[in-house]
Amino acid sequence: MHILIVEDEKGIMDFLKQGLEEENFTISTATDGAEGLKKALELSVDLVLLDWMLPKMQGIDVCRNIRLEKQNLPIIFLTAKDTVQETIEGLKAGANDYIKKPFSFEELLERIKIHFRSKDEITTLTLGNITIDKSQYKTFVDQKEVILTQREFELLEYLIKNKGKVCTRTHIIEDVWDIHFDYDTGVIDVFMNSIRKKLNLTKERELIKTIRGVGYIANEI
Amino acid sequence: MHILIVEDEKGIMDFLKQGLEEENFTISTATDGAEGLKKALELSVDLVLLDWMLPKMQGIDVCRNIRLEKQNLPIIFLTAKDTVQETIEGLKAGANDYIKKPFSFEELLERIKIHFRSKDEITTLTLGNITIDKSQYKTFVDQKEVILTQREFELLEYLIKNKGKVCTRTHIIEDVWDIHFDYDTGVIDVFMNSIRKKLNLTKERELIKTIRGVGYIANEI
DNA sequence: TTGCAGATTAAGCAAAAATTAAGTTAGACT
DNA sequence: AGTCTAACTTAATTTTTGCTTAATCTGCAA
Repeated sequence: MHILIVEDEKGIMDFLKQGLEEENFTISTATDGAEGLKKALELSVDLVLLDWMLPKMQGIDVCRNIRLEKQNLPIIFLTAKDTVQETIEGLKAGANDYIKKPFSFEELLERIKIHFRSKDEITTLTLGNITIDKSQYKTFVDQKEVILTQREFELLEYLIKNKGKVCTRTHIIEDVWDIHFDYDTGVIDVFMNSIRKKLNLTKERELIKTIRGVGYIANEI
Repeated sequence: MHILIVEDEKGIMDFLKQGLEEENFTISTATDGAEGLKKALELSVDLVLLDWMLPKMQGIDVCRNIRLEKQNLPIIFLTAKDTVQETIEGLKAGANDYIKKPFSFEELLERIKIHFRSKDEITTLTLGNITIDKSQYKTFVDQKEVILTQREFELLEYLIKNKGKVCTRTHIIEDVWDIHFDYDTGVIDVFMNSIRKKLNLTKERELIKTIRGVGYIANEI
């Protein structure tokens, strides 16, 4: 995971950089607002730690500009001042979190982890009474294990990850089968069929719905 | 969006409930930990505001238990104490955010919005009490789902996108059916009919008007 | 009142999806 | 290596869905 630190005080920068590197994050740095913005947009950064007071461009403006381009990049403000008004301003500008100096490194670390939590660390996903465990490649219906093959598992995982969103056939073939050209056999149907059978999904318990002409969608009932 | 507030002090509860209802959130409440946990798991909640000190079960245990079942449900702690250690504990237990009492309502609101930011928006369109969600291919009338076929959905989407503008038959056939030559069967009429029926559009609730000799227009009343 | 545009309805039909079975491949075991 | 088995893919068949057509009905306007 790649973190960009934008901070002009060398002491704090070194402290952060060293601490986070020890936690196995990849670190990039910038010491003024303009440079920070540039790097945030150009590098493939996963999270930004952003000082409030910066040379060249205020932190809040950097934040706003990042948001214009990257809507999902988490931004955490580091601020010396602690006025409520500033906090609110920062959040409105698109920051995801806010931490007051002096802060404990441990707290910062936890807050950083929050933003990565959803990404990949969670190994179990659920859909209704179905639970899948990525780390063990196991599937359960009402706590009872059901044996799925690898493809079946991957397809189910994909649907659950995108719970509530329609998965088009094209996307499924691309993301689950990794086929990047026009492709149409009945593979998806066949797997969908066997998943439904194994998981006991009937017309009444329709956790996976077919969207005719489009694809499929997983949904709690 | 549905928020569950778990808080035992009546004053704070009322303050939160009222304030958030004014912002058009749907609110459920619980006054002790056990009840809070139960509701968090049973109701279709989108976010939890969780007090730290609670009767029956401490907030942090409620948090841990929610996390076991629902990995993606955002939890914000409300806490009177402000020790760093507690904050860290809360975050480790799976909370997504942490706000210290007394807090400004505005800050709380911003923090809540952060968690909804990525979610919906953009994909939903509305016309009166009708809402359509493109990402789910779903249609709601007064929050209750109505099943439309794909063509019906596309036609409705087209009308809502052009809300307030007249859609001529020619344009509809071109843009929705993708037919680029002179064409006249009753297809549009047939679909308009079934849409109106499914959405309960009567002469009185005429969200979609017929412009005789021209086409149709969608309009809030 | 008559004619025309639109609304309504029902039926035929074609496309999509579900299902089943058979063929193919890859990995495990002897 | 050869055989066996499990998993994946393809293909063929059946079922379902919903789009379209066409025929009829309704109501407004000349």
